[in-house]
Amino acid sequence: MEVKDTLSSTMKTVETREGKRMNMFVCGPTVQDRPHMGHARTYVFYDVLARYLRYKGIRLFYLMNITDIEDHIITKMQETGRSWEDITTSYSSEFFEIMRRLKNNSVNYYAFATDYIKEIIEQILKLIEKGYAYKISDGIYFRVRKFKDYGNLSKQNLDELRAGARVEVREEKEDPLDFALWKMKKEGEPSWPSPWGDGRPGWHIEDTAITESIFGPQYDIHGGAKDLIFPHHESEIAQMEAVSGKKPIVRYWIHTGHLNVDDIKMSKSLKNFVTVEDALRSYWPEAIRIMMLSMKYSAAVNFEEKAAIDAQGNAERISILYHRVSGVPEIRSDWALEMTGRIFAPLENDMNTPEVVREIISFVKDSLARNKLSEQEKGEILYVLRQIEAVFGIVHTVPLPDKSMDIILKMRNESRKKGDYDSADMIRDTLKSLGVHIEDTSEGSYLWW
RNA sequence: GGGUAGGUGGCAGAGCGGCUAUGCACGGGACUGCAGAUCCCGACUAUUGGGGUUCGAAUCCCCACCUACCCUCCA
Repeated sequence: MEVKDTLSSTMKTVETREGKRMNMFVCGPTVQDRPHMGHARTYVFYDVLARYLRYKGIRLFYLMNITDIEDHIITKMQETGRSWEDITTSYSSEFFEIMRRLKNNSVNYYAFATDYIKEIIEQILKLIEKGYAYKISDGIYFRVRKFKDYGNLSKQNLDELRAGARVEVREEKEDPLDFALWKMKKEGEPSWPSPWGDGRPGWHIEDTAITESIFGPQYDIHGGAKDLIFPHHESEIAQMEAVSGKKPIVRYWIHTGHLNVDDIKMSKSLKNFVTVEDALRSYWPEAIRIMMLSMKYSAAVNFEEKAAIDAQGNAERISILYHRVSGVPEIRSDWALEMTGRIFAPLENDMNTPEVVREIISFVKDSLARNKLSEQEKGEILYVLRQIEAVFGIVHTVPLPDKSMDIILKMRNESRKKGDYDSADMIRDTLKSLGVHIEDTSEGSYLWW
């Protein structure tokens, strides 16, 4: 399997470490607001990546951080008057709930930044000791110029960065590029004790403290959206490699593109912020996953209602097939294995999920077109669908809410036999309003939902 | 201004020098009590523009234009 690595700008073959193990870290959210569709895009992608690596037999540990202390959270406190605990608890709970509803279930461990204050302080102490960090009145800063690889990931030239910098320069800093490792407490801000006084960690140091304490100084895959390349991931490289003296910190850097809405960047000020919860009111989680996976992960893409409607249609078709074949034992035949292999093959080429979605839709349509499925055929199709579900999570398999539906279905078919179509249609319409669809075929009537 | 990716039919997206995928959406028909699912047919007759290399280019080279993202808020 090959992936596009941001640092080298080349395709790299994914190789596991001993014991087929891999460690993956993906930047999680700052819990200061509600999850939106951009988050959904990123986290659905990494979820599928994790599922696929495991499907291939790799023993993957998937770690995600939760930034629960950061400037934005403090701004939110000031704007709303809510406490730090209140804000971070409620938004992190909401994030986990959204992840669950989107079927993003592959994360092994969520690490909260504030649970790693001790490790953060230890890293800063090492950086000071090695001459990579210095103290000024409002905090501890990283000496960027001392780390000569700074800029390699984002392909930025430091001198041009400086020319384009539009932040106000703090005179005390040795260089405008230097970034904060520790920020001294200001009135009303949450803080933790440190050797330099009460304060809070800078944004970048959280992640390296977490990954070092869980993975060690080097690990395999680091993911996140493209906007994090600079300065966030750049700074992570500098911090960790400066602390440990070992490089590279990460073997494969993978970055996802942004999601725009109706050609405009999603932003709160433009009010085109689509929350995941809103989307889930209109579309199945499986549909949202299909929509996200229909686009190349690395490209910037546009979210349009039409794409969501298409995806919902495909999700429903998959569900129809699933409900037609479920109920028989799955059969892992040569045909089923070959079909599964063909469907997943494009993932080997830098996670080409759009190809896979097309393959899946073709498979589903072909299967639906085959009338009179034998038990054997149903079992084989079921096997393939289960593999698709394992990796993509796009098969709507929630259990039927009420077993009495079967009786209602029988009653309706009695009505149809008698030619009482008004009653039959009334039953169908009523069930539909409950989210349960009836599909009459020459083989009999099926339900799907 | 600097950097990184790109520009293929309505949308998504293959093609990696010659045989112009594919999926969805769209139009017509079949089947069905109707709907859905499915099938058949059709239309889209696409490769940002301009040069060049070549017997031959969406595919290679040059120029221009355009788009997205980054240049210390951001998944």
